Amino acid sequence: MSTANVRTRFAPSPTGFLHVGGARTALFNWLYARHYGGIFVLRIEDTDLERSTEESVTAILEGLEWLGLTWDEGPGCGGDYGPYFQSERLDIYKYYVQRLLDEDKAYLCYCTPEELKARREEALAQGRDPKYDRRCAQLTDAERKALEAEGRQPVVRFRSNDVGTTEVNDLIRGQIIFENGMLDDFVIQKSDGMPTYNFAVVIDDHLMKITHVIRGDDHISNTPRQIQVYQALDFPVPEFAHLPMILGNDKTRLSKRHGATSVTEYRDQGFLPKAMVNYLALLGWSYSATDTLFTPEELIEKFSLDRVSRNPAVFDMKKLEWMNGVYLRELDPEELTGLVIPRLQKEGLLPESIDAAARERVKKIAVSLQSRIRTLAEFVPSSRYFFEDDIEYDPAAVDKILARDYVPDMFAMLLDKLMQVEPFTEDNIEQVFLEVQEEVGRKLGDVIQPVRVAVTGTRVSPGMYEVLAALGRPRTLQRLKAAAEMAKAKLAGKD
RNA sequence: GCCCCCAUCGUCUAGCGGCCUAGGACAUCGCCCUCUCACGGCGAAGACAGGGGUUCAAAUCCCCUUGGGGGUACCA
Repeated sequence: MSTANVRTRFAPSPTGFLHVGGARTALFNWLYARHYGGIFVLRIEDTDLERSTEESVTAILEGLEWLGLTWDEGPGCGGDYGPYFQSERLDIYKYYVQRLLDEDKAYLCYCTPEELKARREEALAQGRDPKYDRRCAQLTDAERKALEAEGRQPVVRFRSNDVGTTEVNDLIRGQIIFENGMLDDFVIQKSDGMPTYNFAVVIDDHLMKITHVIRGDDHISNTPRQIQVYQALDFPVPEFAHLPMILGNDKTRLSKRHGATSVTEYRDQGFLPKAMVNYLALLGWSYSATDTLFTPEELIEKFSLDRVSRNPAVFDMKKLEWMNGVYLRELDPEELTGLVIPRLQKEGLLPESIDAAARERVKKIAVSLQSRIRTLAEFVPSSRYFFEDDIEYDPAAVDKILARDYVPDMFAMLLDKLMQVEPFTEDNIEQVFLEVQEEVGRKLGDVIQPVRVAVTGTRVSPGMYEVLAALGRPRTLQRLKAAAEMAKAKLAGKD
């Protein structure tokens, strides 16, 4: 098939949040459509009444929007081939089910789930194939009446072709051949009148003129069934491309116990959509031997299915974090500041409304911390001491670094000089430190580290002069005084 | 059970018969930078699952085994 009028789709079932696996599938479909100037359709597969929820629909749309995976047809934007919720397309499925029934390509089956289950287990126990035994395939009208009189609600089964083979020409894996004898007469319409996945997906993909079905490789085995439905209905068969699965670090299917699996969780943890998209793209796709960083625009330009790998990929949080750090460092100060402020406010570290001066101060702090965080969420704990007066001291740092005998005198000297320096800027602060270092005759680190513990409570922070400048004189002096007392008390205790 | 997919460093991968004493990235380790931590720079360690073929030549092609994953639902 040509790539002239490419139409791809993402068809999630709204039974939870947008999973990273789903997001990756959506991304590949989106990239493929965008690359060829085609159409990306979003369709909601909500035929499972039990598990589908509206909140899930909202969450999925939110997730896609956050990632920037805009759709051309679907919920919220309509399109010529709607409706885009399967639950609103029931008449359409009914019509085609009836057509198959009329053509004797499908039939009513009155077996109950319990009966089927029992027979399946029995077959398995006897070493036989657990496929449906077709006992309802040739029912007479009278038999049907009797069954219905028992109060049985029939399902509709597809009369599958059981001779020969069905071939799937997968764009990623090549030709896959299935023996038709392996297929059984699967259900296409449930007893509640809803279509099943394997049926609805064919009807919709055909009616929505989908040219390329790009989905997870857990659908490979479903493909021959779907192809048979295409054939029974005389629909042209689209192209298929099955993506490798995304696994957890134990190589099993990625799930909650592997950590965050919903994209909104990643958003909340402070990952950037560009980083997420870049990382997801590399899960199963690569461009060259050396390139790994791609903007969405570059991905669109470079994406192709023939560079999609066939092996399953383990989701590597560490690499995602690294990549997020890369994008975080690329943010301009204004942007970073805007991202960080709401998080500080949420933690109560910043008032709801802030003036330009406060914003400027946050910007300085943000820039100081920019190369030291990998997610936006990390910003809050690493910047706390800038916003809170009751700082927490790392006891080990206090013991090892603050409680040194030269510290009280040195702090007194520092206090004296810092009180006078004007203005209280990085350069001037540096001068003070150099003078003090000279006077105490120690290494710079010996004067700075105690100060660091005194003002931040920890032995890790951005450069000391910038921290003090951002902290401001009053707070610096106050913390130095408090720490000097602390050091004295500790030293006295030691004697 | 049966069917299908997959198999290169710990992880993501490059490799599409000779360019491979297998390249890159994350992670790890070391060194440098340095007031700490990051960032950055340099370097190290680290893989073709096993066995048969085919070929002058195989990580690359074929078969088997093993391992992993998926399907076998009135879930999608």
